[in-house]
Amino acid sequence: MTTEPTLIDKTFDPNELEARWYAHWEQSGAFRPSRPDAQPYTIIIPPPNVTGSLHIGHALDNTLQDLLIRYHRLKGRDARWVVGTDHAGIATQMVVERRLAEQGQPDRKTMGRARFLETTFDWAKQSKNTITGQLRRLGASCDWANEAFTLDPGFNTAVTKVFVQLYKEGLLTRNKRLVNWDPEFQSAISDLEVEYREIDGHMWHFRYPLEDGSGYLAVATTRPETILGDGAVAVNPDDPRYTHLIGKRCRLPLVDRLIPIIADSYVEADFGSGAVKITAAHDFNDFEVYKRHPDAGIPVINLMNPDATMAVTCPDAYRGLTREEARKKVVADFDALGLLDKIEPHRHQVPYGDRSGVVIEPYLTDQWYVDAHTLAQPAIKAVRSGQTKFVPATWEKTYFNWLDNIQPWCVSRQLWWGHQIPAWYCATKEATRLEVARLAAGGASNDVDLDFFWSAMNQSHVIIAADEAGAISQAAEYYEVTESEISFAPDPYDTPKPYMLDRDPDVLDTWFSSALWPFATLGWPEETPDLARHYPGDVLVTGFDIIFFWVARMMMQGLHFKHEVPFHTVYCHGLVRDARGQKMSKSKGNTVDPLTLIDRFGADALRFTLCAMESQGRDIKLDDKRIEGYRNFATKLWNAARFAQSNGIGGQAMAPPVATHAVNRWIIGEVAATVTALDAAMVAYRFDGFADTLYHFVWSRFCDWYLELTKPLLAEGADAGLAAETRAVAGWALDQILVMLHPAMPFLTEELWHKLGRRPHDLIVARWPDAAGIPRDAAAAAEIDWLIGLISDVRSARTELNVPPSAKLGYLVDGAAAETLARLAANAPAIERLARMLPADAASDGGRLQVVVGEATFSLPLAGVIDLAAERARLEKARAVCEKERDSLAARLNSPGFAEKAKPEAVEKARADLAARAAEAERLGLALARLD
RNA sequence: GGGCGCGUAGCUCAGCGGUAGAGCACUGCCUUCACACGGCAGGGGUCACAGGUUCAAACCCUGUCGCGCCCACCA
Repeated sequence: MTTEPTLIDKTFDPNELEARWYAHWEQSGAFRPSRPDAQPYTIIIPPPNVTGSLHIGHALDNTLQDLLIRYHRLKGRDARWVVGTDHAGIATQMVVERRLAEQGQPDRKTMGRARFLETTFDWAKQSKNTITGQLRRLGASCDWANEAFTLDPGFNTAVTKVFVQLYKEGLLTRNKRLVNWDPEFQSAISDLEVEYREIDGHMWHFRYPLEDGSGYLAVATTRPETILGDGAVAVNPDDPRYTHLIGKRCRLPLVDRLIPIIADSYVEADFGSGAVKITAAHDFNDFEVYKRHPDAGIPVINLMNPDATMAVTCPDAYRGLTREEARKKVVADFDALGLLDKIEPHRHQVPYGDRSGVVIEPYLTDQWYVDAHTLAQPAIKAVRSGQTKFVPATWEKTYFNWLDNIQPWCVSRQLWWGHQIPAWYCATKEATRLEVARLAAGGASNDVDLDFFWSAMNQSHVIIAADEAGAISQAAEYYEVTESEISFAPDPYDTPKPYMLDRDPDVLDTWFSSALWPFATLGWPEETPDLARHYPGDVLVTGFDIIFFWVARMMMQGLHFKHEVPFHTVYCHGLVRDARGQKMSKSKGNTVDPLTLIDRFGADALRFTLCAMESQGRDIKLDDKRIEGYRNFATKLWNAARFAQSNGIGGQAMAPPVATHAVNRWIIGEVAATVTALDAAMVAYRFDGFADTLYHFVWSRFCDWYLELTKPLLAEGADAGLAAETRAVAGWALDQILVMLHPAMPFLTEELWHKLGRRPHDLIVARWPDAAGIPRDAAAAAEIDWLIGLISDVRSARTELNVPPSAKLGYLVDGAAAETLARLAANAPAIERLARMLPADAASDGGRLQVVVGEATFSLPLAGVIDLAAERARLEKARAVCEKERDSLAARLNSPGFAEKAKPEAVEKARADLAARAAEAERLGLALARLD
């Protein structure tokens, strides 16, 4: 937009200009990669869940990504921020089901799968709009032209291909084993979705009668309801109390079943009663014990229905009860039989579903498992070898610890919202042959072995294919019939039938598809130019809480399918907490909507705050006061630009102007130092350092000193040449500020960029300054440092002696070197303005203020009465400070070993400092003497 | 039971081997021609504690105490 510069408004209204610039950038294609000759810079967004809206944690995550993207775009890289959203299986299905219930609509099962998916897609679309709107408000410069969604058809192609290939490679299998079952969702969930809560519960001790009637065996448990499924009692083989019972049997009360007493070292003799009931179908440990004792004849009895009510496998009296009711009844029934030994309070951990919040039930089911152990090995190696680095590096330990102990990954979910598993089941050939024979025999059943038939039916044949056509062709091949004889079952929940394919009704874990995000978003499995150019990406920015869920799995899948790591750096930021340090959560009601903060303070202020508070390895306690402070910072810059504009400053060339005056040469060098510091901060991912450097340069250096020091140079009647030079330098420096600040505060800076000059291009695509190309003048720096010191010291002295701020004082200087006299002359107007003092001819009576700066002593005679006592106190205090430093330096220099062992430059510096301090102390002493 | 992190000014946090820093808050002064969402000046810290290494420690090592988080099958 090459608009004519217009006057900068007196008030700064962030919201108006934010909307305007965002729309412009997006429409102008600034977010698209557009530099085919440049090195690409790629970030893939952690796709937000389409469960509603973004919270402040997303604002942090995306601010940091936008900072990196905008910075590298300015550095000339071909920046691409791949954006999109995640369908978030369980979470989204839960939200939609809840909404249906709230609105009194038919539930999911009544609606049927197709209509439910339609409804959920609608919700996802709505949520996506909310989310992408929020990202735009934040200023995220994403490549919207290629927005992805993990449930897109293209994504489904990738997911299916991965599934089929892993299956063919033997890395994905269907197994019957215990899973973490969520009775609320009636689905398996992964280990990572289980959270353990400390519960004040009970330990019940029950008596199991021994088979031979010789007594009882006391068994302790926290879960009495599972007694109904006990298959054995285990004791420690070395426990003298029980060794004589090993191999015998006891009678399980309530069920009246004889179960073996077995020995297993897993049992700890000194815990509970030393005897553990073994319920293989409802406890992970017990299942392991069961597997270790294949010859003990331990039954595996699944006690519950999918909703965790007691199933038909339980005695009549318990069927249909909830787990909780069954527990009470078991305890009561044992008590009635006189077999309840004791109840003791017991604090222990209970598994809960992190989404549903209900108690998880270990449950025996058939599920699909990925051989995570095999996939993990290259992922471990890639980080060990440094191909991918974590920042901060401490997270690598977390990553290794998890991958080193990784368990098979259960990827199937009994949900509807997600990628349906590309598996079809049909009756085995054996079963089919029998069925055909049975039909041929007129349907009579006595000709065939029905038991074998049913077991063969239950072990149905599995077909894995990319699509239905593939499934049909495989089935035809399997049965050795023509494809036309194969059909699909009308109801996927039916028992498998011959020649009839049942598609697995389950869907895949959301993270199964999220793991493919770095390449499936770029067109994979097609080898597209996008994929070639943007995989691997540069950096992944995410919260440490999803290292297991997501980062590790992207590493595994990326390495397996693309043979390359998906990104070279993983930047892990902390959690955003509230001002009191509490974790934000909807249930606590302390969540913050980023849009509210943007409305109040502006997106730039919010972004800058998050940037400034992001120090590595620490959570962020977000306080409104902090955002307010950075809003003020934005206003400060706005006003500085307004001042510049009113002085004819702005719109200069990108190369630093030639300058003669020290203050101009100084600020040019200060810009160079700032660029260097910012580059270093970015390389090190020190976002706090980046923000801090900008804040202090803009406010403390540029506004407080440079603009103030140059005011006399721009004043009416000043040297025209110097004024022109100063306008050029000020305009250039301000431009550099806009560029450097742009990644953190894109809206404000783009607005000022155009207000301050007629520009050939937008700021978003400007060039980041090259520190090496900017001259740094040490002499000018020394001079201005001296000048700032002088003005500061004089101001302090004046304030402490209560000299009215407006009073202009004359001064005499004593002991000044020629260089100092030259500096005084060269900077006289600035000194007069800022220190409010000017050279005087002779001291007047009535006392004087004395200020020691370096080798020179300034005397400011006061026309009126000076408080001699106050002045003495001030000088004495200054001298004391000076002497203390002097003595400490002397002590260091005199301490044994310092001169020999310390670095030579440290010794030299200490010597120089000592000399300066000693001289200053002496001068202060002289000044004190003069007071008398 | 393992692992990680944190304890620095009233608050939130930088600093991680050479004389204690920032922002906010606080105090005083200033309606000075960009800005009171401002300017100037200032007060405030035995850097959790105890040992050790070092010429030198907030910073490195060991231990203690206090917080927080993650992982783990004690029924």
